[in-house]
Amino acid sequence: MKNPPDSGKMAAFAVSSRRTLSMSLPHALLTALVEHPCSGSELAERFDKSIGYFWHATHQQIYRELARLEEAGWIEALPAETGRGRKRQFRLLPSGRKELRRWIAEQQDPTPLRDELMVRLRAEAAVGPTGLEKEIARLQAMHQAKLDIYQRIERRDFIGKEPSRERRLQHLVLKAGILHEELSLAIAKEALEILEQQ
Amino acid sequence: MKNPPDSGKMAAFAVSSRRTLSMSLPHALLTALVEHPCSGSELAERFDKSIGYFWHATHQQIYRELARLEEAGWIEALPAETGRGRKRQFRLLPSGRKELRRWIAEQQDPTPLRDELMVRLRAEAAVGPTGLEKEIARLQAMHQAKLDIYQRIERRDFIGKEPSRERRLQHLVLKAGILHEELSLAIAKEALEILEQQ
DNA sequence: ATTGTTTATGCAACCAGTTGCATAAATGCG
DNA sequence: CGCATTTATGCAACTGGTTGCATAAACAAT
Repeated sequence: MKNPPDSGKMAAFAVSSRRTLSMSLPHALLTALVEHPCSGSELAERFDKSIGYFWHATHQQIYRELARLEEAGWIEALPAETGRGRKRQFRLLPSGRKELRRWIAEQQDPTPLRDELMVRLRAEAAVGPTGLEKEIARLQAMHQAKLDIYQRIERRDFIGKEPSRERRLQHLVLKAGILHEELSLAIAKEALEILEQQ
Repeated sequence: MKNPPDSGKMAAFAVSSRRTLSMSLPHALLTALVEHPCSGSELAERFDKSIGYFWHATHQQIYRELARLEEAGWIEALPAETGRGRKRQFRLLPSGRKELRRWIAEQQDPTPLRDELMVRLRAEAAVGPTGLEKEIARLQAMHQAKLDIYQRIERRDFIGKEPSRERRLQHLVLKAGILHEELSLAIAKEALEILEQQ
């Protein structure tokens, strides 16, 4: 060990220990807070709806990250309206909005895919058969359920509405979710055809 | 804190501290070792080719995991052929093969998606424009390059070959990779259309 | 042969994300 | 009222994955 651990790197952000390069969760939270102030639990809920199509987060991650965003001066807590178990609302500060704009066009390679089913299919090809069909049918049902939800949201929020730039972008993100689920369903269907034909 | 940390849980696997529930990397490695013995560096290479369409791993992860698999008695090191920097080959043991078969049909929910670009698009919708187009064009080129590689592999290994059960499953996994890249390209294309139309 | 590069292995430290649990306020019920 | 349940917040510990660096053997060039 020649250098002290992690030398360099955090000089610019000594206090908050913010990492320089992209990391989605904080920015996903900032995005959610653009529209209106929100508490941790409300954010957790919204994450299961809109941004959550493509970025999952548990309530633990959200609370921890909110604390960091507050420390960094990007959001602030509103005077505690005493709701369920002392609920704290947070609102986006101008510096947070600025940080979000900076981050958006930053360079960042796509996250490599992680699909366990594909690993299982290759393993099944090598040492099967093992009865993988039942599990695939279960996954198929889950994807179908998600697809149904997305399509209901699409009909409710996007079909027949005036297509502003903002709405078109939001719709695109939802369509990406829909197409992804449809792709998963198609793969599952073909996998079942191969496996059941023994 | 009522209990000592992590009580229970590892009773069944005291020595190896193996977790009970699914986790792809070890099984992806076992799958790769089914075909023939391999050293860490060879596995790292193969991961960038076949299984790697859907499960990425750095050489560090691979070496650490090989050590665990050896400790668990699922693989063994062959007598060190002294090649480049004392290369160690590993081969799958019968217990490893058994473990792999056990794991394949295990129940496991799909990994939630993580696509940073979708977060960026929603942020762009809220606080844009920010000049995201250039970055999307860069991603588009990366997806196209990957697609080209996959299609070359498809022509070389699958087109016009006799379709055994094993080959059909392997082909399906490759097709999933191809369709995924095509989907990413289509999304990027539509995003550019929206953004460039200001 | 010495020196620099490439291939192979690996340690140590770090960070993101997960899990299990704790606490506390509000609500609903008998 | 008292007691269980639900909603909201949060700590602590763990684990998978990443990063930076170290070491060592083989190879290449001069």
